[in-house]
Amino acid sequence: METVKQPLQPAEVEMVARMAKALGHPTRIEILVFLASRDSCFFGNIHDELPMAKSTVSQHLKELKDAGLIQGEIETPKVRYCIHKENWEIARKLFSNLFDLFDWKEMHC
Amino acid sequence: METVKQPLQPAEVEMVARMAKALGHPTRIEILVFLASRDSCFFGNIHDELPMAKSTVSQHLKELKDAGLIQGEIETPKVRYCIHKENWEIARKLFSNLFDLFDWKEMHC
DNA sequence: ATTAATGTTCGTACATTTGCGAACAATAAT
DNA sequence: ATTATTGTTCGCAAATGTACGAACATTAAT
Repeated sequence: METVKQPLQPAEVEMVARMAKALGHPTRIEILVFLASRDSCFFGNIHDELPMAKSTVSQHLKELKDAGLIQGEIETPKVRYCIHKENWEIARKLFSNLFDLFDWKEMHC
Repeated sequence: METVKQPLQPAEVEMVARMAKALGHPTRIEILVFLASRDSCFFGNIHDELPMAKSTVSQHLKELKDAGLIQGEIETPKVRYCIHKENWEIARKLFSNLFDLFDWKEMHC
């Protein structure tokens, strides 16, 4: 079976850019690394790890959530944050396709 | 041989965020897709594809270049742009590590 | 010396992002 | 009812990003 290089479709371009933008801040990468390192991740745990105001942490979490990369659920009075597994896999594939774009390309500079 | 999950090092966190940020705009993704689709990519070719002023295109190219993802070389009077293969592979690995972070993780929400 | 071709840089305007503390909301405990 | 706990939202300020046209730089051609 042949592998055909698929260019990213317009909707995929938008989505990968959207997700990349959400990943485009060190604090948000830190949050993801931290989420991956723990079983239980309440907001407070995340906030404790980061040298910034809770309102700022909350905003970064909101950006990750709006991009679909994480999810949060209320466990009154706390909020538990987790990776959004399904969208994370979608993101993995989108970025994989992106990085494969140049695999069979000869260079001219 | 065992595979040990390596958390991203601080310098890697910065770098992946830096690169993600550069990828975080649809136009810049379009530029990369276009670069991948052609053998020869002069500035003019890229500009012709995009519905925006050349100064804007030039800025987007500068962002990609500053992030190390592409390179440009002058072929007077034109400028040829290409992927930066070496850094592109570095980026691929950084993002791959990022997306692998949650591979062995059970969900709690 | 002028003119043409190709891009970059500059100056400006507007929008978005980042960060903070204060105020607020929701629930639980007293 | 009050108070305590946990996060979110609001309002603000500063910084950064996006886009444009004009001006500029470089080289080639006339």
